[in-house]
Amino acid sequence: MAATEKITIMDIARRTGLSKGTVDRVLHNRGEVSKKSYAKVMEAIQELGYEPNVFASLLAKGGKRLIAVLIPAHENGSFWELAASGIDKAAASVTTVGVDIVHFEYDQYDIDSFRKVAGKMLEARPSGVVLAPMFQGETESLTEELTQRGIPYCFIDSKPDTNGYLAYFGMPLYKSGYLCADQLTGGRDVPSVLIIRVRRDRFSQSDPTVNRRAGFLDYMMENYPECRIDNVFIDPNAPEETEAALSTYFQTHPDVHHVVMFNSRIHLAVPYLQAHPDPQRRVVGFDNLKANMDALRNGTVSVLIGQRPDEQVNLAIQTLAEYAILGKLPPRKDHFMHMDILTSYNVEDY
Amino acid sequence: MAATEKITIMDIARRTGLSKGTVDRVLHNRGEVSKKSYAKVMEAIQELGYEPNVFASLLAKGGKRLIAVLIPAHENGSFWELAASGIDKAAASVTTVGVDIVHFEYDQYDIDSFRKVAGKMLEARPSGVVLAPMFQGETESLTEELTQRGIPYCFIDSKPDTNGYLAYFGMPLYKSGYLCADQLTGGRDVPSVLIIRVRRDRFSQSDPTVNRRAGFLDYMMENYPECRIDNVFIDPNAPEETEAALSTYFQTHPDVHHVVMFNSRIHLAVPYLQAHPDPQRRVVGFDNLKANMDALRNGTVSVLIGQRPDEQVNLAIQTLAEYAILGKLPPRKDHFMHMDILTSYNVEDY
DNA sequence: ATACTTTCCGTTACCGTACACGGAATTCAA
DNA sequence: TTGAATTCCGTGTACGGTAACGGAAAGTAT
Repeated sequence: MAATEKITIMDIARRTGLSKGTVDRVLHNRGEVSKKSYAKVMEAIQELGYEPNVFASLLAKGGKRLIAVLIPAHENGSFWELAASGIDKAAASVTTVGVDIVHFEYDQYDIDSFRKVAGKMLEARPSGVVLAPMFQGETESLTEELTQRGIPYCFIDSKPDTNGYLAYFGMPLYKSGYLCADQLTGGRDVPSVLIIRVRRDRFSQSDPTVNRRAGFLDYMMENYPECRIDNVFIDPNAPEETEAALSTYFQTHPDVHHVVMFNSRIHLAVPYLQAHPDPQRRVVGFDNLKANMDALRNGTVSVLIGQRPDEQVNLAIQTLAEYAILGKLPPRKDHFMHMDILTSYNVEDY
Repeated sequence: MAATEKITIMDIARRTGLSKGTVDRVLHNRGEVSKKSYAKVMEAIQELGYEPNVFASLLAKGGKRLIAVLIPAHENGSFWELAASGIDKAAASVTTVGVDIVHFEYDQYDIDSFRKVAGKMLEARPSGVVLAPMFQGETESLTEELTQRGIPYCFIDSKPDTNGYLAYFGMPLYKSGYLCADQLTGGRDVPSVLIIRVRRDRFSQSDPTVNRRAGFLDYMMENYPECRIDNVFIDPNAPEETEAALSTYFQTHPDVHHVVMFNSRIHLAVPYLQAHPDPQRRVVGFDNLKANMDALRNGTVSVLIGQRPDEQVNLAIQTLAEYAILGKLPPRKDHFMHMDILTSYNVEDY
């Protein structure tokens, strides 16, 4: 095995009768080479099957590359905290190969903070950027800027309808609504379902939950068209109000045993649900936040659908690093991650 | 960021008034250094926080490292085929950093073939080995040999009660039986369950299914002690016999709607089950073999519990590579992988 | 033909580490 | 004290590639 002696830049220099300087110039096509020499070198590269020695290259180039991660600030116990945790994991494995990671955070409810932070990020002159698209327009102008500067970028979580990105890692949203419905109903007819929703402000943010809800409703429509579907809106910043809203609802609808929420905030409903147990109840939510997993353990939540946000950023970073260091393109652009079904019996090793 | 100029071997040479040769000697402690010099160098390394440049080191060392993977031969559509597929994935990412992978296969029912192949493997002088322990005694003597030669090794799938391995990647077996029971019953009382088992030959192989069965039975005992549990044995090499066995069983037990199998062969039961549908039936099996996933899609199997064998070997290889190249130890030895719950609604992106 | 550009290309000095080699310093025996 | 054996250490080169520098060859204008 590994019979073929590694052939070097010098080999093709000798083969073509040129010097390694010239060979290097065509390899990085930085001009100053005649067409004839260029062709000869290319041919020799082809025939000898030359592959550059990464180590030598990196050593000679010197310095460190930088990858920037631009995601919403992670308040404690939020979805983005999970994503942020993937940064450290990735950092550990790429720093040893000369890549540093900088983490930029912005307020996901403040478009100005996004602008500012994006600007700072650009100043750092990264060789790659990991992005979670929140504000449509701003994301677009940022990616344009990146393209101009020749900086590759990856999307995580969700992605806009553009095309210039290097790769995308996320969950198939519509399908996740389907899966969610199946887990909630257990494949059996269900008379009624309560959807708990969060009141959004008018920012035109990308909202993953609309696709999920669409998938969910389609599943219900197709399988249990008779099922009544109620909606209750809550305010994430007013726990008492949430409690009141749920209380009011369940007083008038004691017959509803199926509860679902399409964002990562099912934990907001847990205090009420736990205080008012219902043996027939089934609750499904999304994302493996600490609070959600605790609710899974204590039985308040039946199933959680997870998407490994940490893996998403980890993969995005790896992909960017490989591209920045080795120039290696990922096998495909879009990576739809597996949707993990979490129950109290398999949370522990998650 | 990244302010500190990278300090090199020369820096500590200057700092100590010694030469880089001496510094190098203490770094690789290959002797021929006086105690005094040794101490001085160590101190300087400490103070300056010297970290070797991996690229330069690898470049200077030259040559390729080799990682061997030693797992049972993968007949088409078998569990080990899944594992083998992880090899290519890993290979792609490590060859670029100068690591080659050799794949050794043996007949998992023939201990002699294991001996032979293990011998061949050693001859290849790998810098790391990925092992799936099948034959207890043989595994032990192999690992001893590896330890003597200073070759690190990782276990996947299952692991013996030894301690010299670098890392282990596998599923928590006992727990997976628990999870399996919960998915089978759906958390509701069930009057009776059929376990389909494969008759084993007398080889003292490590058998993951015994732990799974134990977990399963404990769950049933704890939750539904009244449940009757039947066993039917089949022969993987005689499909007609399997069909006959199931047919006989279900003729006398038409009331049994819950079927489970603890190894990856649930697909063996699929022909019968599919030919004799039962709307109330629930079937749970293990591992994402192509045939199993197809059964999931067509509704014959309700749930599959997956453990990503490809990821297991991939991670094992990565770990070994990092250790062999960078000398980096994994953060912990035992990696219990998440148990994936697969249904027809989330198979596609698996 | 001369001077002046361009276009090409070879030379050379690194990058940071590994390791062989040979020599200086020290120790030991006689 | 001298020679040999040890112990310790510095020098030099290789590893494969990058990129600045400067000069030769070819082309252009006068």
